[in-house]
Amino acid sequence: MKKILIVEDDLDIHNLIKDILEKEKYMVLSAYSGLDAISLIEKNDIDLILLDLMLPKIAGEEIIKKVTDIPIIVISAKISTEDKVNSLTIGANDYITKPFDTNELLARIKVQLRMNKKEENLVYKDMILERTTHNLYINKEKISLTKIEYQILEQLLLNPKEIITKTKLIVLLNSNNNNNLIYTKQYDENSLKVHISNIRKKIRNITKAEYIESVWGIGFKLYD
Amino acid sequence: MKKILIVEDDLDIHNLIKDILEKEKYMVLSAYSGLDAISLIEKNDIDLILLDLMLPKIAGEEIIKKVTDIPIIVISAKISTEDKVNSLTIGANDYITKPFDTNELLARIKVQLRMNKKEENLVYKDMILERTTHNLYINKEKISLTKIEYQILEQLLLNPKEIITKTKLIVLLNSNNNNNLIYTKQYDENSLKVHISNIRKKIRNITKAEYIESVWGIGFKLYD
DNA sequence: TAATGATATCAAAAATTAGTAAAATATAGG
DNA sequence: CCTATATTTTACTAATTTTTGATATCATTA
Repeated sequence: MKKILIVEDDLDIHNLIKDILEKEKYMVLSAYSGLDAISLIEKNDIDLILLDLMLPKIAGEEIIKKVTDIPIIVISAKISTEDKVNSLTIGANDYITKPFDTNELLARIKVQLRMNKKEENLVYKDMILERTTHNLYINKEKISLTKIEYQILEQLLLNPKEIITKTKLIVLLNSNNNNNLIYTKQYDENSLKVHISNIRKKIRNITKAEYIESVWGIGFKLYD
Repeated sequence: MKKILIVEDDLDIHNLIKDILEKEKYMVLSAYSGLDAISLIEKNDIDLILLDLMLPKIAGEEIIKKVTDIPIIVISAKISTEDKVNSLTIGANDYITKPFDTNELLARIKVQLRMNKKEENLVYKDMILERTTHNLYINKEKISLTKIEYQILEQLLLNPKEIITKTKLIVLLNSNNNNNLIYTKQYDENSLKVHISNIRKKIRNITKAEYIESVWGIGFKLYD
């Protein structure tokens, strides 16, 4: 869950933005002055800042200069090119003028957060499948997976409530070895069974909990 | 010197943008169709793409989807929120509508190039990769790298927690030699593993610590 | 509940990939 | 044109994964 800080002293606009973001499941932090903002930034691990320029006490520009490692989108009533260029030059990542379009704001937020669904880790119960490293974690303990084991678990975790058919998983196995042109259901099923068995064994080594359920005659799914 | 690719079929606009960029000392590459663009992107190490959406042969949107590792600023006559949101969602980093203000364009270009953090030295644990000299330092000791060795390490250090796939690295090798037009996975993999081996040997000469981890069947990453 | 077919596990064989050294080729600088 | 350096190819060994086949277990239904 991404944390977004809204820095805006106009209450109406502030709450409007807050509602929009919370509907999109962002965690929202609120600052109504530049000083508030600085203090919140220091105490929290914030992913993105939405910043008004005209603020009491400390001007927005000061915040842009101070904050170098968190992306900042300026949302301002100042529509002049000079203001845009200035903000962007001193460190802002994007600049939106009021009144703004909700969908455009959300799209520009996503750009800054780089919310590529492809890169998000997959979580199911105590399991975390790290997609960038191909590691599986259960209760913080690391399990290293082979390529095929990873692919099988990825399929299961992408649709945690669905049954993944044996056929679908076998297609996955065969997409690795281009040489194996002959599809023999019997042998490939055997191979799949061994992979599933090996994954279960690796998980058994660190926890009693069962994760992969066999669906008789069809395939596999994660336990509810 | 940063390389910017302009993808725009309207000659007047194309040359206008080109003039602006060249005055700012950017190196400009020109594509007048989507197909041109794809081919130029494959053969050159481009830092930023300025993209018109309405193109002959291949639509701009296709290019956005295809190119995932170069920042893209869309410059379009389409002013609707839907178009903006769509482009930003499928992968564009910014969206400017025509007619655009020159200074704002330049400021937004700088934002994208800055975010690409291409100039900072890369640090990981005891390693410092100096991007201006292509030298690697481990505990202040200098290791000089060849061009390819540098590029491989750069990829690894740019995303220290991620697996860099063999395919990605092989594309890198091939982008150097334009003569090697035939992509033979087997031979290129051989070459890649020799480079990795050579990097490891150079590091071994000055420290026992291991830095590059092999991810079986997929690629390489830095040790946690 | 016995028969049948599907699933689970194990260990060894087969296949694939990784790592290294050395030779061959290409490139750059004097 | 020669030399030094960088890169690619070749050839081989080592390490790891995947498949196979034998055997055991489990679920379903007649």
